[in-house]
Amino acid sequence: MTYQESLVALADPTRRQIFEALAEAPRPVGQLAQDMPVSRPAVSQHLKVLSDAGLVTCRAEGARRIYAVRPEGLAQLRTWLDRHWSKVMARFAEEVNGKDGLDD
Amino acid sequence: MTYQESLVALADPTRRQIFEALAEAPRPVGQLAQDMPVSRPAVSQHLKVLSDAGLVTCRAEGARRIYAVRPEGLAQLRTWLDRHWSKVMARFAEEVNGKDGLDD
DNA sequence: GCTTACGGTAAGTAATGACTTACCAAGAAT
DNA sequence: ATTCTTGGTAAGTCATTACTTACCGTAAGC
Repeated sequence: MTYQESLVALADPTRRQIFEALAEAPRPVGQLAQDMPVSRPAVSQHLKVLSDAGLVTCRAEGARRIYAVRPEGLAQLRTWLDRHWSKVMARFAEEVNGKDGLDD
Repeated sequence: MTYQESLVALADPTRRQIFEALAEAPRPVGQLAQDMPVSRPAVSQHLKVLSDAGLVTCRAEGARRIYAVRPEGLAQLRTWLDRHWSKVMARFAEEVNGKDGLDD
């Protein structure tokens, strides 16, 4: 549920592939596994990581578990990125302007 | 130099700490290592990963190597995130609006 | 010149993590 | 009721990786 977990979760290529598939459309585990180069249990394990990070949710539909992306998860990561983005851009502007030449 | 590398680079807590320190202000390696719970060589290795990912650059200043964040690196990650953000939000809107009830 | 500060690289180690197969529980179908 | 589907969990394995110490090159200071 933190941006740290989101970064770890999305750093793995397989997990990113799963996440991107879910961003297209919600899917059950089995269908995800079919399109993936790894076994179904592996997909389940990845889904747990994504779920713990708050990036996906799961709704039961009979025996099927339909996974879907969770906007708030991405939002948190976005917030973190934007905070640093601002910081970096401010610093960059200083650099360009010459840091002591305050006005243009 | 890709968003994938950026994600891997920023997924590690120590590396994130280094990156965030550099986002505050450019620093030489030794100074970074002082504020860090790991050895100087470890910091060097992390800086290599961050550098390969395009997230930081290095300018030599005598014997010192001053590292600084590289805006373009973050920009790439931001672009990727925003692409998916849009996708996720579009999907979320569909969900809320009821997907077949097209207008409100 | 020699010595000290700075930092990258090498080699080895210990922990993490991504994957597999085997197994088990719960719902659907006949 | 039993059989088949769906998917989570357990246990074990192999690869990756984050870390350490030791070492080497280069610049600065005396």
